[in-house]
Amino acid sequence: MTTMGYSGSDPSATVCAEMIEAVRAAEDVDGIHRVCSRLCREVGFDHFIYGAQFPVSLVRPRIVIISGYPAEWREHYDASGYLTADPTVHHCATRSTPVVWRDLAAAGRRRQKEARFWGEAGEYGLRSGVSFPIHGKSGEFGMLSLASTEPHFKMDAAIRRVLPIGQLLATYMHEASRAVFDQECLPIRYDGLTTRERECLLWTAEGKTAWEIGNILGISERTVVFHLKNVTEKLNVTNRAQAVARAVACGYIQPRLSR
Amino acid sequence: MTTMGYSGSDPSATVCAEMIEAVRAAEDVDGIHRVCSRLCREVGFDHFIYGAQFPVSLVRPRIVIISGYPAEWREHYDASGYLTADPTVHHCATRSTPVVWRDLAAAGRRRQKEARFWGEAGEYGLRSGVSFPIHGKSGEFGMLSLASTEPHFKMDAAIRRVLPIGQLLATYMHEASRAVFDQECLPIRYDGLTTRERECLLWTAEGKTAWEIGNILGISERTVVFHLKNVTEKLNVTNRAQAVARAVACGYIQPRLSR
DNA sequence: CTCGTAACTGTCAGTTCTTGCAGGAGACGA
DNA sequence: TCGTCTCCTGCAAGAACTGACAGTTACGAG
Repeated sequence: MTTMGYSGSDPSATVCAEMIEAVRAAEDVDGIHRVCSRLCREVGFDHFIYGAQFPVSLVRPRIVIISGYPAEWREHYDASGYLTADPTVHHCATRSTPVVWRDLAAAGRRRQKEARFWGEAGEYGLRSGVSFPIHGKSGEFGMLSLASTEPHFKMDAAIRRVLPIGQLLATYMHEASRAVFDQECLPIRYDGLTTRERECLLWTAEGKTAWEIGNILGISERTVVFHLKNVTEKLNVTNRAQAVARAVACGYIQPRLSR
Repeated sequence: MTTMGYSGSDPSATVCAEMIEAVRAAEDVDGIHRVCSRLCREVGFDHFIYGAQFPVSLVRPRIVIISGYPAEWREHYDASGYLTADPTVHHCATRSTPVVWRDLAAAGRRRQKEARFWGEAGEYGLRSGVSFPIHGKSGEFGMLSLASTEPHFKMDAAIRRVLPIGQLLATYMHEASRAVFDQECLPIRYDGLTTRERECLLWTAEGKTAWEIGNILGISERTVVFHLKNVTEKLNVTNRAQAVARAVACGYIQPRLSR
């Protein structure tokens, strides 16, 4: 096989490039919605939905939904508390690979709530589809789903074809929605910690006491306390546990592969 | 445009399906290496490298490297401390979208260390390429890079073509390496926390004291302490800060979209 | 009905954290 | 040279956490 095996007219490459440009250019939620809506049609699906949660607060994370799903289904979904039963959400929350609904439906046939979930989804016009997970560096989590009113066996080829481009597009959608989102809550994303502060915080996250950290870093316990006090002020939190939670969730401390 | 715009002989779809099967079937690091090596050749690149870090410990994360890079370059890379200067690592650590090296090289032309980095990479046979980031739910972070000895302008088309399949494959590689990795340190990934324990931990991560959490949950301060004590034992950590760090890093507390 | 588990509550002693106060040394840019 | 920033240090009081002992209640599985 040669490098040129792919060359010539590969239609998906063109569509792909166009879509990426479109998503990149989108400046607000509506823009993303339009692009995704178009993609959905062009690759032969009927509905799409993109959802993401940003761990601004661990107890009340910020949720973003860009929906091309039937409104009635979404209402029913929420009312039935399907978020915790939906196997596509479970898959996407725990893995990084896309998942074809057919595979999940087959595996979950025996669980009652799950079986009912698939049955009712079908009644609302969601009979087959595929979901793409996206995880971000700050622990934010999103997923893009494409659905069809056609049954599984009719969509097989379309789903296989959409796998690569779908996953790629999901990453761009995620970045786009993050950019839009970041405009709203930038202050929380700034750390501005000094090296020493980050070191102290890191060892705190490892369960060390101030005294122990002092020994490790060769400074006095008092100085460690001083640095950690500055950390809690900079991150605008009330104690070390919350500082650690925020720093880990936002990726401030995760030994620096980045600059 | 119709759904069938893609149908017929789309060579990348076939390659894609084959590769995914191969990665899925890979049972160890060598297996992943073989598959990736083959992909690399088939899509017209000369070198590949996959790296991932698993936040088992925040201070000393576990690093996994599956390398198809020239050994000399890797040695020089480590010796020069390029991990912190490498703009591809920086991009992948902070974003979810793939990045074409040409774009980064253009942006970083003015920074000294970065300019030297690109120059030396070229001398070792890495003149153009593309990198795909993968983030996982537990904060683990990986990246797959494909590189060529050819200059940017000659690889343009190949890079554009490999974008979708590369990103998809990166997710499967990540899952595969995670599966291999999980075999080694499964105990740390098990939480087994009860609902109440997770609730208490969650509020702790929000900076609440035991007394406050007791008020929030309508139970006594003593009971909260009791639950948190159980949490530190189950997670095998020494205090609440470390429990929070581990729970956030491993995704135990991030209000449950999952079951 | 027994067993295991989750959830809940109490007291007490010792350790650690949090927050005030006050101050010094060195690096760096305006 | 001055101001700012980072890093460092001491003391002290009160709040919060940790660990150990000793229980009760509720519920489902076997």
